[in-house]
Amino acid sequence: MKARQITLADLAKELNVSSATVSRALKDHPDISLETRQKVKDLAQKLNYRPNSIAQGLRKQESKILGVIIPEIVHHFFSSVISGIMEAANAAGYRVMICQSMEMYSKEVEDVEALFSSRVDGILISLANETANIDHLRKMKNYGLPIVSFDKVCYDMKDHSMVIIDDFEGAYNVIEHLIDAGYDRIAHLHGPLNPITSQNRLNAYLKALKDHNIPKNEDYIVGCDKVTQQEGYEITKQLINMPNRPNAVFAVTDLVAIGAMVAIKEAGLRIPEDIAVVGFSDWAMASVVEPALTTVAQPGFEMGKIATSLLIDEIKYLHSDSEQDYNYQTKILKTKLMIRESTVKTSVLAS
Amino acid sequence: MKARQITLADLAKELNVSSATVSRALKDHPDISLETRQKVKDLAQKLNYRPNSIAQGLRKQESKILGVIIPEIVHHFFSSVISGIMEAANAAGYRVMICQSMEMYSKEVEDVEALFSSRVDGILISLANETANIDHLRKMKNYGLPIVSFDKVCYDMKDHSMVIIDDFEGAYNVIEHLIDAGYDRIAHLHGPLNPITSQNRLNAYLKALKDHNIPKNEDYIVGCDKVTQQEGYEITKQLINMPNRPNAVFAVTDLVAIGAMVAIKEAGLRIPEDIAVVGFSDWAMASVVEPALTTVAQPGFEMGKIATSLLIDEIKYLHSDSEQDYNYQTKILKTKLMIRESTVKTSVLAS
DNA sequence: ATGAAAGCGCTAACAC
DNA sequence: GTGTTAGCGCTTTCAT
Repeated sequence: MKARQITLADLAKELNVSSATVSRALKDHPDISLETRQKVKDLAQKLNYRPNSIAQGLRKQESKILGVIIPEIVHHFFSSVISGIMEAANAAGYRVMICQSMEMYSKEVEDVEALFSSRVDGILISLANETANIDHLRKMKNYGLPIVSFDKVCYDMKDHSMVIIDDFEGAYNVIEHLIDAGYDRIAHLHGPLNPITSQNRLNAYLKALKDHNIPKNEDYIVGCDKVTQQEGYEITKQLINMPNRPNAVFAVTDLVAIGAMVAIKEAGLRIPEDIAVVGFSDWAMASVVEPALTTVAQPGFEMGKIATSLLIDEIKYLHSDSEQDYNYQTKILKTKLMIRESTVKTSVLAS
Repeated sequence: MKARQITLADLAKELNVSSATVSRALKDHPDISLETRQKVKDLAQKLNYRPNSIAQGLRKQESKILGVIIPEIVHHFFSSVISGIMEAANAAGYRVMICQSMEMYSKEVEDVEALFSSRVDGILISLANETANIDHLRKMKNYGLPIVSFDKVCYDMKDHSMVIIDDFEGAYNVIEHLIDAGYDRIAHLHGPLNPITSQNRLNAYLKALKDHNIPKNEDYIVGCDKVTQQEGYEITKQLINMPNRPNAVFAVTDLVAIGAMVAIKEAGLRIPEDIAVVGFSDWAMASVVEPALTTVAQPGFEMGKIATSLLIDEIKYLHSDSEQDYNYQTKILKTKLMIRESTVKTSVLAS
């Protein structure tokens, strides 16, 4: 009972013209008479003709599909990035094929291969935490497949564009904000140092202290392996029991910060009067906890849009057999310090 | 400097066999001698051959791509669903192409057309709130494209499978839980009634009250149009000022519930001693607010997996020219009541 | 056990 | 202004 899909040939037969004519008419090719163009378009409309983009892809050697690989889609930041990617891609006539690496190197390799098999026109990737070796991506580049990385980027891949967030500046601003607010014993709960993001936040922390002549206290610097709320809770509990306990805690991410808040409140201390708390990421929950959490907002949506436009630029360049070398770019996006109650002693917030 | 993609013909030439032989060898076709098979596979491996799935798609008339349309990807529930979809799809050898309708009917129509143009093998869709008419989907079904809807489903589309959440039961359990806990003046902040989900929650609320002989109080039933935290806050503020104010608030979603909590605390009332609060959805923030919010968890990941396997079943059926009619199914998934501090007066929670 | 050839739907170079 | 033809990379029927 179901209709077969309509092809150019169907339209051609019906109108007694060649399928070449139909193809050109639908594209408003000036060679075709206005009358024919109209007849073709009318029939196409009537029969609900939709070009088979698989056939177009095979013929034109471009699929108009962008491949995306992210560590984990159920994540506010990454889903925002994807949203930005889709907006930019659709606006430029591309569709998006998404893969989750689940932070696993092996899955990432599989995904890259699958996307290549699907002959996507380019790949947008944020590396899995596990990924140390990027030969799988180099191989794709050798086959002429453009790659743009974002967030967890491929630092050691030459000849590719990337988009990152200025974690250093974001973290530096946090520490300056705390110092300005009068906090001088600032602890930092940092993340695993292989994703360079955590490393940058830690470096900024150290630099900001130094710039303000605050001596660093090794006891105040604690690593989180799992980056969970529970870990933030436990570490903070220990920090509180130190003889010279910190009066501020800067956590590598909001979830850890929330764990810290629980520990502080449980100990009968006040936030921010006794101890201030700052997170990183600005998840939805940050504005909802009590007190509302000061944190660093990362422009995920913008990151997705920018990465996509870099990729599409590169694709256009590849199709343009231009003589000059392509100008790969690295874009660094600014974060935004979201000052909320967890670091501001008076209850009056600037609006 | 970049390598051209390797084709079957390349392998064939190199080995002095036909591309038909290569194609069969790679698929372990028994006709081909073991020796040839091995030679072919070795070379394919060596040259890093990857089948061009666009060409395969054109030839076999199936793309091995599933299209997904959701209202909004930056959303815990929907991103969980997508995660489930990807897992099930990849396990069955399918890739996933995702579109966001942004809750707009016009975008949804565009997306459906684009997915059809991409010749996806099937569509998974959760309707936009705006969507009242589903002719765009019926058209696709007429072209033989299978469609499975989930969450915001197409109730009035015959001959299609769908996966929904038992909102009625989920909400009913909430009210029973509140009544058991001794609350008898229960307010309900419901959502817009066109997505049937809100309607079901409201109906369950009314039914549960009736079943427990609690008279309904129209003043306790208030609609949220925007379903925001702000709206929850404002409505609750008014509820609190009523002469006979409610002692429990059941909000249509966690965000609204959190708005309610803010209003209650601001009024100097205690949660749950003076007023209990319940949400719906179990977003990450629900367990992080204070007190932790009792809410209803929806199995998003599972929903994605189930919808996908229904779709793949249907695709298989279509390819199997079976005689009997396809058995369309409607799956109803159970929710889970997450009892937390916002409804339990003693601080001792069952673990 | 392998090859030749047709064709999926579309586009573009070339012909008239 | 329109038609003819070849071919993108692959699968598959039919030959041998």
